[in-house]
Amino acid sequence: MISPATRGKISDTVIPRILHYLKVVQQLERENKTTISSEELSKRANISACLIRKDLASFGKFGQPGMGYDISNLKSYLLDIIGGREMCNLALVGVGNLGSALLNYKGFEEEGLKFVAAFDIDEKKVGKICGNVIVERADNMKNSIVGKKNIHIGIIAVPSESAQAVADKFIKAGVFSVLNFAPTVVSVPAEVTLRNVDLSSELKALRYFSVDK
Amino acid sequence: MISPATRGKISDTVIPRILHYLKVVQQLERENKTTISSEELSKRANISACLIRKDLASFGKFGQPGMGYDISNLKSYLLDIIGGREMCNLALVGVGNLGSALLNYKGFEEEGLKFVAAFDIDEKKVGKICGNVIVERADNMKNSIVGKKNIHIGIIAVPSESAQAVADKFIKAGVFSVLNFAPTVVSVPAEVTLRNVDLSSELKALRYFSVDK
DNA sequence: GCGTGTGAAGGGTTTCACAGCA
DNA sequence: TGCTGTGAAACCCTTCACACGC
Repeated sequence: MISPATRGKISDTVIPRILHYLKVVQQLERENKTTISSEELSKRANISACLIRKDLASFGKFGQPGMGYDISNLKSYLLDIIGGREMCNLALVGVGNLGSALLNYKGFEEEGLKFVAAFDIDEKKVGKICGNVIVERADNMKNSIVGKKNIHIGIIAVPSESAQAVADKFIKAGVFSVLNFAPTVVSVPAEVTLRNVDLSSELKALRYFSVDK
Repeated sequence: MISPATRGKISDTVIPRILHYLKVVQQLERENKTTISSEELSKRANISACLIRKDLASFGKFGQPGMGYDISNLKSYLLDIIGGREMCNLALVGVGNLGSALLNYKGFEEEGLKFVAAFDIDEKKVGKICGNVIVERADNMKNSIVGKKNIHIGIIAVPSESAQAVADKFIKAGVFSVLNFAPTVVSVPAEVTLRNVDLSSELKALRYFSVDK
């Protein structure tokens, strides 16, 4: 069992690996495998077997020496570790190309991620149904969020110019976890958790690392 | 001047910071600032001043003691470092919600990122214009890519089930840099550079880190 | 024997503290 | 005085090697 004290304590380098293991384990489950050794997992995940054992052992001993890890147990433990069982309510601002792609993506719900609100300043978009939500006026963000919704994460999918303003609005509305898709640097106070997904930067990094390979 | 020997040698931890600095510097330029100290940059970028100086000094000395860094020079150096001046041709497979959002996004071109081909298996989508390209049959990927296009990066925007097959096709067509948006683990040989952008995982990591803050 | 869990070693990254220069 | 550039120290993360349990 994962102690509650462990929650929130895992470092920023480990969490992505845990999520990566989880994806591999879900694939293995679909292939009806029941156990896997760290060596095999290593090949699948492209992470050294040693590191996998270290990562997993740091949460307790759930491998069987001589046998490996029980896949269904492993999945369960990984879900405990990253808190993957609770529903997570999302609010999105900016129903443009990217915004509506996110709202319409069918894969989130089964991962426990659910859009419960969407906002835009464009009157033509207000009132339209996107995925499971009705687009609301961006003016109304604070009231809508504070009034009736229990939002865990706010998503910024507006152009760079408006990104900071949207972040500020989220914070005023009590949303302290923000995912920013705008290719700009957004500042938030220390108590707010901000992550950036910048697709241009991702492509540039990829280009950099593939030079001369 | 950045020596060509430097290219491709910078570690995976530094490149994202370089790209982050670049974004800040572009913002500073728009604000018509001319110089900035590492201390000020630190506040903007949320990275320690010390680390910023280390990062920048590792490429040469282009700060003025007592003054700080010249913003226009800094931008120029950063572009040299990450190779940001060359055009980068992109091919995308999977013209779904996310795929068409990417094809229609206007911000890539000014960053030197350009879509030159898009593919889908859906006959209804083939022939349609998306952004600047005409959607082609996915069957035709190899011929189209090998025959006429100089593709630097291949983008996977198909459902999980098809992601591995698309990656294999890219590699067969000679595209050795791949960005995968499917929430699944894709295997590629060592000579191929693969990066993953998994939006579900990003949201889950955000949720994890915002627990109890 | 096979494969996990783990102390110790190794490598890399960040911070500290200050010399040196405008 | 102000701020960069840099050796040294501190820190963290990964790998090694092997003891222990199935």
